[in-house]
Amino acid sequence: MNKKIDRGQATREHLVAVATGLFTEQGYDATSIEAVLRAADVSRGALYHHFPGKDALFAAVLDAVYERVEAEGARAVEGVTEPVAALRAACLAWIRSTADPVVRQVMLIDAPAVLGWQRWRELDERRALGKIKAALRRDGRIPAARVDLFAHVLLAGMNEVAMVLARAEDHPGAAAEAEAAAVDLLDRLLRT
Amino acid sequence: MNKKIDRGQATREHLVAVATGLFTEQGYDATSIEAVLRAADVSRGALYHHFPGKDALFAAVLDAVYERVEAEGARAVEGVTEPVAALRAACLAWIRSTADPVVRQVMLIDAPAVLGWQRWRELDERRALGKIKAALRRDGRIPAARVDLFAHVLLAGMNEVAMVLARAEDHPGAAAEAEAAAVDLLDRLLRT
DNA sequence: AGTATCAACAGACCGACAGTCGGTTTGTCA
DNA sequence: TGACAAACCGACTGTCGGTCTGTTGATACT
Repeated sequence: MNKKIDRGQATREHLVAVATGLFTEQGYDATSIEAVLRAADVSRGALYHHFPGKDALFAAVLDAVYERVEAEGARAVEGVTEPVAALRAACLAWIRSTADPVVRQVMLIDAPAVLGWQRWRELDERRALGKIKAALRRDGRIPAARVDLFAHVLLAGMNEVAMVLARAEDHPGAAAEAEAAAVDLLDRLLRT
Repeated sequence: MNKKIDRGQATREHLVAVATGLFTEQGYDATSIEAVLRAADVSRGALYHHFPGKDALFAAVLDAVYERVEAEGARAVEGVTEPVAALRAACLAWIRSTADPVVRQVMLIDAPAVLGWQRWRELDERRALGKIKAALRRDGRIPAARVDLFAHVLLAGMNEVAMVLARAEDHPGAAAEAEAAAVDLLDRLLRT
């Protein structure tokens, strides 16, 4: 049971890779299953064998992207013990991650629409949002009852910064300004 | 040319009203044109005479909702001259507006997906976002170069608060806490 | 009054698309 | 070697957004 499983895995991963490219270039809605099939040179039956539907294919793509972004975030935080410093490092890493069009289109634009806001945030809960909440709680400057809401606002704020940055013309300068603004924002939010 | 024009206007408004209901209940994607036609008892030809497509119908719905929300905001700000106080009042009015499921589903969930993030924010630019920027500039506590980004973050943050509030079980208590948090947030952002 | 005009409406029709289903191939293992 | 099941195939279906060729009836004009 190895050649068979390997082949299946390969097909699945190939589909995810091809779909990632198409979803990024054209967006979820404008990408037809047909187009993925053609680009991947895979049959309809094969795709629907691995994924129950188009949204499941998208979920797999999203998961892979999230994994990568999270790894970058983890690397940025590595060794930083002070919660606010870690938060700051993570925010900067996030802004840098969003330079990648894949991240912007898949994670920020299509994900909430395809999964729905609720499921989108639940995914975040298990990834970024959970860590933000933990850091804020450890820091203690935000009243415990307000940590949840502030974590949400911080997450949404950083996403917004990323989106504004994505539309900016002058990229190197805008990125520097966005990072400075993010740090400023964090400082203001956490002032006692 | 009056009976004809009146009839057309009535049909158009009826379609917008019916579509508003369906879009709110089921979301944009899950609402078929067919369903709108049936619910409104209007023919396909009539709908496509008034709207070039499904997204245009949605845009009309969104516009009507926005108009209403903006009016509520304007009423809340009425007579308040100090920019930060006006901002605070507007934020609270916005949070109260989002108690309406129409506002949440149409303005916060479907609008960015249907119009695209860019056009969504351009709409905001002419409505809420523009006013936030003006208020921040008039206040002067935020450096001029950073006003734009901070206005975006404030807008996104308030939208997030609204969405979190929407999913909360205990509504009256959650609403009070959300409003307090919004005020707290604004204070922190604007402290020098 | 007769008629030309045009906005408003009607509904049959079309292409595209997501998803289904009854088969076929092929590696694995008893 | 033959039973089994995972992997794959592709014709087919239902639905949906959008188009197109009319028809109707109020209004403007002579």
